[in-house]
Amino acid sequence: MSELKKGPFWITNTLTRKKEEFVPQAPPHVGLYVCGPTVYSDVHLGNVRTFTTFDLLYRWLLHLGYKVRYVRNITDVGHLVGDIDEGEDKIAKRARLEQLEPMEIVQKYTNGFHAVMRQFNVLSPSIEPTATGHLIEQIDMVKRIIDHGYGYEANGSVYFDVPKFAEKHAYGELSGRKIDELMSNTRDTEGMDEKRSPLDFAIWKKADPIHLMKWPSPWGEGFPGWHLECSAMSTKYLGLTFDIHGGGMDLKFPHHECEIAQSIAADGQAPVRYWMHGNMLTVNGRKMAKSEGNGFTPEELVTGNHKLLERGYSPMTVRFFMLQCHYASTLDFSNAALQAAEKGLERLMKAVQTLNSAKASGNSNGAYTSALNVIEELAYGHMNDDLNTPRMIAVLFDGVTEINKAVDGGGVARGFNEAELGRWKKFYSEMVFDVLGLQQETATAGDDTAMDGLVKVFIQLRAEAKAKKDFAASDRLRDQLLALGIVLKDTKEGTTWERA
RNA sequence: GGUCGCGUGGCCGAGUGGCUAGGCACAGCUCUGCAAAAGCUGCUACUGCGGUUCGAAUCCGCACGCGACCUCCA
Repeated sequence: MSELKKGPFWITNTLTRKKEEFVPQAPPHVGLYVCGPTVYSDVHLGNVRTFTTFDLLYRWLLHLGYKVRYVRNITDVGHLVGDIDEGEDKIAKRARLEQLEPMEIVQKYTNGFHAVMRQFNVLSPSIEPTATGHLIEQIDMVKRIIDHGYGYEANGSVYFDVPKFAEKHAYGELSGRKIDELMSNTRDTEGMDEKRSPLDFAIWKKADPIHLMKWPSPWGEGFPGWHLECSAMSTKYLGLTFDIHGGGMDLKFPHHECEIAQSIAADGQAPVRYWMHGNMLTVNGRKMAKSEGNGFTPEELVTGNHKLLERGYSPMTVRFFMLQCHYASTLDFSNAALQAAEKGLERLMKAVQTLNSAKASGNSNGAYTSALNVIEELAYGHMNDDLNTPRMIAVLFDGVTEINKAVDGGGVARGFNEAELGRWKKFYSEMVFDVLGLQQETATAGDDTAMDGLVKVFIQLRAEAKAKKDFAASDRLRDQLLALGIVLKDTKEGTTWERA
C-alpha cells in the first residue's frame, strides 16, 4: 500500500486543459502558490470554496509525503475600483467610508479572514505575504520589465506592453484568448488613455493627491499594479518557476494571464508548471460574488440570518457539501442540498466515532482486511485522479455500512481482530480528519464524565420504569431528555445516549 | 458579439463507450413495548434531434436552455 499511496497523482493543468501526472520540479519539495483574498470586506462563501479546494490540495500533497511550501498572499493594496481613469484603491475607499486608516481596514478584514479559515478548518499556509510588505520586490520587477522592453512609463504610471509581448510570446495561452480577438472585443471607453494599446495593463499606477495608500518609486508616488504582487511574491518565495499555482476560475483572465506575461517579461521564464483553477459557487445558477450581492458571510451562514437561508448550517456541513462536488465543477447552493449534506456528514462522522470507540471481537476471518484493501485502493485512486472527492467520499460510505454492520450496540466490532481494527481506525482518521479536513463538531458522550454520569442516572431510572412496564414514565423521561438535546437509543446491549 | 464550459433519476452530485456511483428524500421489511439508530429491499436517470459504433449518458454534428470569462471579483 505504501507504494500505492505515493502512486501517480494526476491533476488537471488548466494551461494545457489536460490531466497530467504531477511531478514536482525538485521532489520531495513542492512549491504551491494560491491567490489569497483582497482584505477590504468580509469573505463570502464563494471565497471559502476556493480556499477549501486548495486546502484539500495542500492536505493531499502533505499526505502523499511531499514537503510543501504553500504561499497564499494577502492583497492589501492595489486593486482598483471601477474603470481605470477614476480608479480608486478599494481599501482606501473603504477606509474613507469607515473613517479608518487603510491599514486598520486591512488588519480588520485580515483578522476576519483568518477567523473564517479557522472555522472551516482550512490550514494556514507556510507563508502569507502581503503586498504592502513587498513594495521593493514589486518596484524591482517593474524595472526588470522596463529594462527588457516590455514596459513603458506614461505620466507617472507604468504599463505593460501587451502587443509587443505577444509578438514573441503566447499571451492568452492560459485563458485561450487570441490577441486580435481581444483587440476587436475591447470595450471602447478608453479615449484619452495613457495606454498605447487597450490591452496594456498597469504595473505601476500613479497616485492622485488624495490617494491614501501610495509609495515613492522611480516614477513618482504611486502604487503597484493589479497583477504584480503575485508575480513578485511567488518569485521571491518559490523561485522563477514553481510547481503549482491555484486560484478561482474568475482569476484566469486577466489576472493569471498577466502574471505569466509579467514573469516572462521580467525574468524570461514561465512562472508556473501546473495551473489549477477552482470553480465557482453559484446561487440559483449565478455566481456568488460581492458585486452580485448574492453572497453571504460565514456568520450569516451559521446563524441562518440571511434571506437565502432557511436556517443555519455549521461550517463542517458546508465543507462537506463542497467536498461532495468536484472542485472543477460549479456547485449550486441550496437549502435542500445543505440539509442533505448535513445528514450525510452526520452519518459519516457517527460511523467514525463508532469505529474509534469500538473494541475488536478478536475472531477474524480476514474479511475486513480484504474489504479495507479494496476501499483503500479505490480511495487513493480517486484522490490521485485530480482530487475526486465525491468518489472518494462514496467509497468512504461503503465502508461506513461495513462498520455499522460490524459494530454492535455494545461497541464490539464483530469479525475484527486488533490489527484489522487498528488499520480501519487509522485509515478513516487519516481520510476524514487529515485529508478531507473534517472535524467533529458536537461534543461526544464521553467528553464530559459528569454529564455522562448524569445521563446514565436517568437511563437507569428509565430502565426501572421499563422493567415495570411503565412505558408512560419511560417515554416521558426520554422525551424530556430529548428536549434538552439528549437522544437515548435502546440497543440489545443496553441504552446509549448522544447529543442531538 | 467573441471565447470556454455545462444540461444526469424527487433533490444534490460523480461518471471510464458495454458492467450498481454516493449522499439526501421516499416506500416496504427486520430489530423494538414504542421510538431513534442501524441493516436489508425497492425507486434505474442521463435536454431534443441526427450521426459514428455490435453497443453511447459517455465520441461527432445541429438545435434548444443555462452559466462563466471578456471590467474589480475566489
